[in-house]
Amino acid sequence: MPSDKALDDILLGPADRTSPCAACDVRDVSICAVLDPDELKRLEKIVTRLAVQPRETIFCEAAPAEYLFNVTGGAVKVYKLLADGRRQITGFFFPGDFLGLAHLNKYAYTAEAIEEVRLCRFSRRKLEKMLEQYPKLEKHLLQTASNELASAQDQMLLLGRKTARERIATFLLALSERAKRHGRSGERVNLPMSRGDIGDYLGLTMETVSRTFTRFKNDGKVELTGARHVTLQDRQALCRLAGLVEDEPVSAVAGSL
Amino acid sequence: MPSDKALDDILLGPADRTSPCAACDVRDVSICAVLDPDELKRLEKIVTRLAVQPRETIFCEAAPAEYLFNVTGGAVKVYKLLADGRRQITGFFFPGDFLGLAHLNKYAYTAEAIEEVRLCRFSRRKLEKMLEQYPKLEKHLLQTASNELASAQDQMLLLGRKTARERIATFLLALSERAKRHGRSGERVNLPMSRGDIGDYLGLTMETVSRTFTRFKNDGKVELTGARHVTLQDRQALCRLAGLVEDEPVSAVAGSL
DNA sequence: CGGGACTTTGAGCAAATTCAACCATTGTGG
DNA sequence: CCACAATGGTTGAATTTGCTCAAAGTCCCG
Repeated sequence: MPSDKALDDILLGPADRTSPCAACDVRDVSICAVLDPDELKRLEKIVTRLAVQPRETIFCEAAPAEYLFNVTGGAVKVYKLLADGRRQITGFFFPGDFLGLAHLNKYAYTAEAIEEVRLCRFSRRKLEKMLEQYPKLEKHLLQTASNELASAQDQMLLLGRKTARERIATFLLALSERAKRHGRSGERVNLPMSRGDIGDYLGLTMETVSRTFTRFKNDGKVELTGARHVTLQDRQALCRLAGLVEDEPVSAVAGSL
Repeated sequence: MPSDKALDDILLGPADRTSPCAACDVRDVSICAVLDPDELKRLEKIVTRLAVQPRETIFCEAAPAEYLFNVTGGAVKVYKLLADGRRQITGFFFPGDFLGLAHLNKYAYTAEAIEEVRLCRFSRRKLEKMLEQYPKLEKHLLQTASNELASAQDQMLLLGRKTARERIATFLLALSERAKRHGRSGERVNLPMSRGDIGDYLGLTMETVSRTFTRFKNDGKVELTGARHVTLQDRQALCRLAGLVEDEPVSAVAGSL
């Protein structure tokens, strides 16, 4: 959803302009999907739309978790750090994803914009009040948490037991699945994040990521058209490597990836 | 809570016997803690108590998630497998832990008893009905999921970025914290699981686990009294290795570990 | 164009794995 | 009650995968 007032005037009729959420382009994949128009209006009252520039942090690990976010544009990485700077990216968040699930009122990780990011921001306190009146919302939150948990467990299997090639294959297929779910091709996959980010997500170094990409290219499994763009050429081989019987699962719904 | 009727007669007065949950020794750390006596009575009506022998599976990954469980005795390991048998244990569950969170109505992992395990089993269908009437319960379920998520993210950092020694140190401290929370010493730590299980949990081989234990012993960090029992001797050194500033966190509440 | 950030490639290295043998503990049957 | 088989744990040597350090190459963008 563009937060730009002028843009709203161009894109929306006057009726819709009173309800920007109703016209949000990620509405049907986001948490708002479960709300009816009346409820949506209440939600709008407590929402702030904002933009974050690349490399800016959205919130920091261990800070009081005052806000929750809905990503409406751009890509976000979330990570945890060790004292000496080693970093583990625990997820990437894209439009439609819900961000900011906390533990004991502290953020469990730092969130940082990769590209220019657009967000809907909710006060946790106010949202919690709404939760009491709309159990649907609470149920959906539980759903979101359970999705995130499922992908976290897949990721543990990847980090603990898969080889570098298996990790990269799994990663590319997950991105491809996500692109498909959002109506994009599924063969052409965009990589908004750097090689270093991919490494920190998969528990590898950027060098290993790079080498594995070139190896896949030489094997005819993928085509690399610029560093931030991959075309899957032998999906079946990638599935076999990733440990998927056939195409489907990877991480069925959003959450992280 | 013993499910044995005769044992109940011995241990409990007639008033308590009508409400075994009220006398459950993990009641105050488990999901039941949020229920008042009346609600507890309703819960009891839909609960089945059962015992599972070591190495028996409680449920299987990808099977329809018909039941939820509360562990009341013994230790459970939950894991995911790759086609060639590589295994990642995603968590250990102990008395008081809630087991069986599912994704898309399928279990996300296989659960297997390590020792003899005692469980309270709920039908998911019936519990969901109760959920609608007791929002407290739903809130607590969300809490449980969020705890599990937080430890899953800690585990990703461990699996992706920590060395073998750091992993083992983190593991021992987490077990120690749990023992403390349950009123046990915190220095003497019990290891109901095998070296292989520890390896599959930490993304290592059993040989590396074993070598690291002996190295810790030689360094005076721990004492090994029998394979399934460790005494922490230099907690500060272990904390430093684990990447903890001081003693506390690791994984603040249950969920897994 | 030129400069900076990111990516790729190469060579040597190291942590953890693999494979194999040995040891300890436990429980069972002779 | 002891011998011995079975299971799980430890130790060693060789190997390997992925890492580190270093240099060269690319791609944006102003």
